[in-house]
Parts: sequence; structure tokens; C-alpha cells
Amino acid sequence: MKRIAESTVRRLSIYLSFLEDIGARGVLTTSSDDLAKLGGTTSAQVRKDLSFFGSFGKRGLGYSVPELSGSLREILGLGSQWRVCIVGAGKIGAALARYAGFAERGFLVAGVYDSDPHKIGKISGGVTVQDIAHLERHIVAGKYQIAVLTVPAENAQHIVDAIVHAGLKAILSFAPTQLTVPPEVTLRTVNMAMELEGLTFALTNRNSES
Amino acid sequence: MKRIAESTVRRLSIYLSFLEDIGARGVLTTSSDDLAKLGGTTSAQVRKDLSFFGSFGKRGLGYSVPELSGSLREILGLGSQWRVCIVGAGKIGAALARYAGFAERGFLVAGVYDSDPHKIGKISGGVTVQDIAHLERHIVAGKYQIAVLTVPAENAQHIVDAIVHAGLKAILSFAPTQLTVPPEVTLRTVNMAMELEGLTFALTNRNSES
DNA sequence: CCTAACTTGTGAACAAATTCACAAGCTCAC
DNA sequence: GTGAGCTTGTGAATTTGTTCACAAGTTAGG
Repeated sequence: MKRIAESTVRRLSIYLSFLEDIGARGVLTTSSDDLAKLGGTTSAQVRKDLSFFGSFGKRGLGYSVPELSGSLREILGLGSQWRVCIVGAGKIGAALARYAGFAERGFLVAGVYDSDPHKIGKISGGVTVQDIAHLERHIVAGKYQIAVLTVPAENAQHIVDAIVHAGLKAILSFAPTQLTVPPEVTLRTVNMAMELEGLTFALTNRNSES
Repeated sequence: MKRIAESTVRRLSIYLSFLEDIGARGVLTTSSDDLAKLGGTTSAQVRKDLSFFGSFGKRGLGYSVPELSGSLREILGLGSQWRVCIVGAGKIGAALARYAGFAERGFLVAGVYDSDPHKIGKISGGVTVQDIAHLERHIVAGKYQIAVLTVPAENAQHIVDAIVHAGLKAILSFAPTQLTVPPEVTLRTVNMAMELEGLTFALTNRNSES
């Protein structure tokens, strides 16, 4: 199997959320054109994206909504439940810990960690905040598959190193800094400053359209 | 001026944050190679990115950190202060309202809105939550340049339409749904489900490396 | 002033992603 | 069973983005 582009995976997520949406409304069949319109892409793109993983539709008919949903969930690895730890019990960490969207998608927030003695022992999102000193041990014990990082920029790389050293392979970071991980670890970074700068760039340079 | 790729703009943000970092440490000069190592890219990429906007370095010497910082800030539109409204005073909205990173980068959270009567009038991140019914009027009055959306998926498109109708041109959405805007409006979406699915995809398909 | 050691800026080569365009398969109506 | 009307799946063409490679500019030392 050849390497799949990140942009393709993002689109698969979009298709899936659309499918679950219309599936819940009782729609049984859809087409690449329907899927495209939603995602702001083209029907050819949809078909190409799916073709990397197999053949899911019926020519002349389209796709079965439940079948394609199931296939996409499998492709995206949503078949099993994933245990997530949240590292950093600040405002964003707390918001994430009780974010309902996690559970809906099969992600279980099984632990929250912080280094601040004032926060340790308190409850955040239904989970007791634990001392970050225990995190590495818990990861080694197989307690988590995914870490969500909501710590200040200064500590982020240091914590990432510890997490990676303990053997975790997937990290989602909200820390406003560039992090490095070895190639076998997958890191996604959500950087608010960067997103906003994308907007201000567009606002500032909008004049130069074709 | 030709169209600039989104990936280029993202990298410019990364370069800028690195420059401000080392600038604060008193470093006066840097090279495309230094900038590349941090961003996980190549020196050629850095030079190409910058070349879209002009010529900022000295051959044989590299780049002046303060000068390049300034140029990048200007390119990214960070010269002026931007007024931001946060729409949706839930957990994430509240976390964002008091997020220090905004102010540091020249973004002023000048208003928070919600439709829930229980939240209207309360203080969130130092700002009083206002009735969303007033939002459109405030936008028309020029009170904001950027909207940050932290509302449930169900209401998101409806609110976006209102915001766009009122004339706002830049929206950052945290709503877990796909939104559509006319081409003259810039929309960035941060979708946690999508980020996590990117991770589970990688975890599930990691075996197939070259 | 001249050479050695650097580093930028950029056309050209290359790679990756997207779009095109059409054959092939399916369904329905007659 | 045949033709009309759809829609998929996929090589080929095109567009977009990245990397290469090197000429040109800069500094420092003798």
C-alpha cells in the first residue's frame, strides 16, 4: 500500500461525518457528487480518495451509506476504543477533558495529569488529576494509546520526549510551539496563533485576487 | 502577486515564532538553514517561501533577526491590532476568551456572545457575555474583524451565515462540522475529531512503512 | 586587491496532488 | 434482452508544491 497523503485522511474524516449525519436521517444511498459538494471538493477527488483503499460503490447507483460509513470507520481506525490521557489540567485541558465529542467518537479520556500540586487530586472532567511524575509509568503499563498535550510552550518538548521515551506513538499538541518527534511517532499540532495568522494574512492580502 | 499556498503561510508563522524566540535571547543573525531545522523543512524551502515576498537576507551572511521578524509580522498582517469576537461562551469559548496567547500576538478579544440567557451578563475571560442577537449589529458597526466560533455543530452554519451577511471576512471555527462560506470570506476550521482521526489512522496503518 | 569561505535568491528538475475524461458496470423501463 | 441513463473506478494530463544546484553577492584575512 502506498503512502496516503494527510489531506486525503482529512477528507475521509469529512466524508465520514457527513455519512453519519445523513445516515442518522435515514438516507441509505449517496453519490460521490453528494459527498463532494459538502466537503468543498470534486466528485473525482472523492472517488480517488476512496480508491486508495478499495472499491466501495456500485456503478450507476452510488454508495450505501451504512456500508461506506463502516468502511471509513475501519480505515480511520475507529473500530476500537482508544484510551487518551490529557497532559496539562489548565483551562484548555479541562475543557477537553469534559468535551463530549471525545466519547462520541470512541475516545476515552482515561487520565488527566499536571505538575501543579494545587491541581493534583482535584477533579477535572470527571477524572482525578494525577501527578505528572506518574505519567511515564502509566504509559509504559499500556494505559494509553494517545496523549493530548495542553501545557505551556516552555515544558512541551520536555514532556513530549518523556512521552515518546515511554513508548507512546500518537500525540495531539495544543502547545503553541514547534515540537519534534522521531519518525515512528505521529504528532499533530493545533496552534491557535498559526490559525489566526492565516486569517490575518488573508485579510491583509485579499486585494490581490485574480 | 501570485497566489500564496496555505502551507507557505503556515511555515511563515513557524519562522516568525522561532525568530521572536531567538530574538528575545539576543541573537541578531540567523540563516535559512537554522530556520529550516526548527520547522522540519529544508533551507531551500525557507528561501523559496521568503522569495515570494521579496529579498530579506544578505548573501554570505544570512538574515537579520529583528528585520526578518518585522517583515514577517508585516506580511502576516500582524502590524495592527485585530478585534476578535468569540461566539459561544461554552467551555472552549471561555478558555479562549482568557487565553493569553491572543493578546501577545495583537489580538484583542473585544466581545463574547451566546444565546443562552443563563450565560448572558456573566463575565467570561474579563469580558461580559452579550446576547448573540446583538452580534450582527455590532459587526456591521465595525466592532470586529475576526470571529472565533465555539458553538455546537447544529447552530454553526446558521451563525456563520449571519456573520458573513453582516460583512465579516475572517472566521476561525472550532465547531465539529463542515461549514461553507463565500469565496471572499476566509474560514479556518479546527476540528478535534479530525485531528484525532488522523492519529488513529496513523496508529492503525503504521505497519505499511517503506 | 585577491582569494577563500559562506549564504542567499532563483530558474529548472522533480515529485506530489488534483482534475479530466472515459470505459465499465449497474438499474430500470419497455 | 436491449437501450437509455446513471455513477463508479482509474489511467493520463495537468496543476501545484518542493527540492536541486548553482550563479551572484558578502565578509574576512592576508
